[in-house]
Amino acid sequence: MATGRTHRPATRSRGIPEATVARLPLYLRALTALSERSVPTVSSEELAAAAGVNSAKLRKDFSYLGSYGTRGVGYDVEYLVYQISRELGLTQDWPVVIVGIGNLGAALANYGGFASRGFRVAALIDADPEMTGRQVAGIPVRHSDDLERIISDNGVSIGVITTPPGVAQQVCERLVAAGVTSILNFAPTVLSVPDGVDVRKVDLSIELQILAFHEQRKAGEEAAAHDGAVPAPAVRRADATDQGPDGDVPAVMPA
Amino acid sequence: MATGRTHRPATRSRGIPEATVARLPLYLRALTALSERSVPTVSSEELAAAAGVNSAKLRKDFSYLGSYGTRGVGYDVEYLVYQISRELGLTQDWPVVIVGIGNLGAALANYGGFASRGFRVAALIDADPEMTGRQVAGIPVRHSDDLERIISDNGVSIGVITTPPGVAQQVCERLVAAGVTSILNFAPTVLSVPDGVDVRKVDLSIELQILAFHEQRKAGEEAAAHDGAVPAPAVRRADATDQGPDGDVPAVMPA
DNA sequence: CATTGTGAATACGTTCACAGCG
DNA sequence: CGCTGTGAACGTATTCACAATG
Repeated sequence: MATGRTHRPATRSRGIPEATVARLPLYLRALTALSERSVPTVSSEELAAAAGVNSAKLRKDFSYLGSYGTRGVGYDVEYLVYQISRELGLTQDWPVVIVGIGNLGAALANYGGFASRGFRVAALIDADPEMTGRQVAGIPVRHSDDLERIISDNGVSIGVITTPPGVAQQVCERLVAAGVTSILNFAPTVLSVPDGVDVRKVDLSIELQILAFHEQRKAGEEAAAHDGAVPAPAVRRADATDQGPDGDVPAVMPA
Repeated sequence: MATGRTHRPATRSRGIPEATVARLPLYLRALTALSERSVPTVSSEELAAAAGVNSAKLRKDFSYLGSYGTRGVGYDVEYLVYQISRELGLTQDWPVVIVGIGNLGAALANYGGFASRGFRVAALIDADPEMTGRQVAGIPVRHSDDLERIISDNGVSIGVITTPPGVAQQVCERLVAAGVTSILNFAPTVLSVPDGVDVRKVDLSIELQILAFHEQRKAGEEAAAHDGAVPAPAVRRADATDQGPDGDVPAVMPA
């Protein structure tokens, strides 16, 4: 669920497994909440419950970072907040650009979760001259002609793509050429990037489709309709006779 | 990366592995694009490239669905579109509600990817009386007092939460009590749900944090700073002497 | 004979269960 | 004594490589 292409060997990043990295922000959020309530220490059991994982997993995860706990006591909240922040690289400031200021881009610009964790929206960029000059979330929208300049002037290495799918690859290429090496892609497109560039994607319709799959399964459970469970070891039929309703082919994601 | 809590045994869903389910929408999208270009058949190699995975994985994935290919030829595009759609439950209509019509909720309401794949936005719901009566994406916003009625009148089983984190759990409970059994959560909160309810979450700031982690690693690569690579088999140090800058503790995600 | 479908091999991730330790 | 830290066991996912086959 990470790099769109050009996989690096995945778990090579100084030993910390990808799965663990993906959970660190979760722990960090739970710890930050505890920190605000001035809770001094927390056990793996409590923290795991707050983060929605099990405690063995949490302890294993922390063991990759080092031995930051105290046996018989638990973890020092403040210390752990710092260690995880540092591990994630959040003790430094990350300027990001958001390209494509439609509904979603505007939502992201307004999203408080960015600013509060080391991320600073350096610029909003859009191709529409109508948008240029307007402000979104107090940040002026700049024209995409200036993309390269904005990237280099601000030392931006992380870009967020919220454009329509048709232009996402092209925007991606310009970002990369200008020096961006990490991309968060919201457009429903597979991006091709050179080696050394990381892409993560967030795909709203995919998430819903996964839910639909499980939902369907639940529904079929009590009723166990017609073609419910296929006999496991039998050869599955491949006849095209039960094609159902019709061959309707909806339009491609319109953005 | 799926259910917030109350994990069902994960891969128990009639043999199809979770990892495969998560990729089916990707294949479906690639196939739909081919279908629109009237491409009749496609090889695992070509389709894999279009979906951004490798061909062995794709073939393995398809093998869980059945033997839908033809050796020496490839896969029939239309047929495969239908089979995957059916497997994902997209041949039926899924009414969904979106609760919390802020920037993000509005963005989702406008998102074309929903309507085009079996999902129908049955209602937009917000707690703010100011919003009620207004229209977003041509759909009237209704007040959250009517939540239960809306759910049951429309037979909604999938809910999308785009509220501020403070009310997400409470909204979740009302949705579940009213009959919703699948939830897509955009609020940065761990939701507790009873058994039988699926939760998937999309967390924007987590994705950025994961990118920052890798970005940081890249930066440290050429310079190989002070505590670069820890000697693998050696005991990792746990001394608190290298705490760095200071113990700054940033604020919690403000929404 | 190009391409699928799949066992076998490998890599990765999670959970168990308990020794080690403050 | 309670809780961490971690080897060992287990389960899941990916990749390899090739026999089966339209």
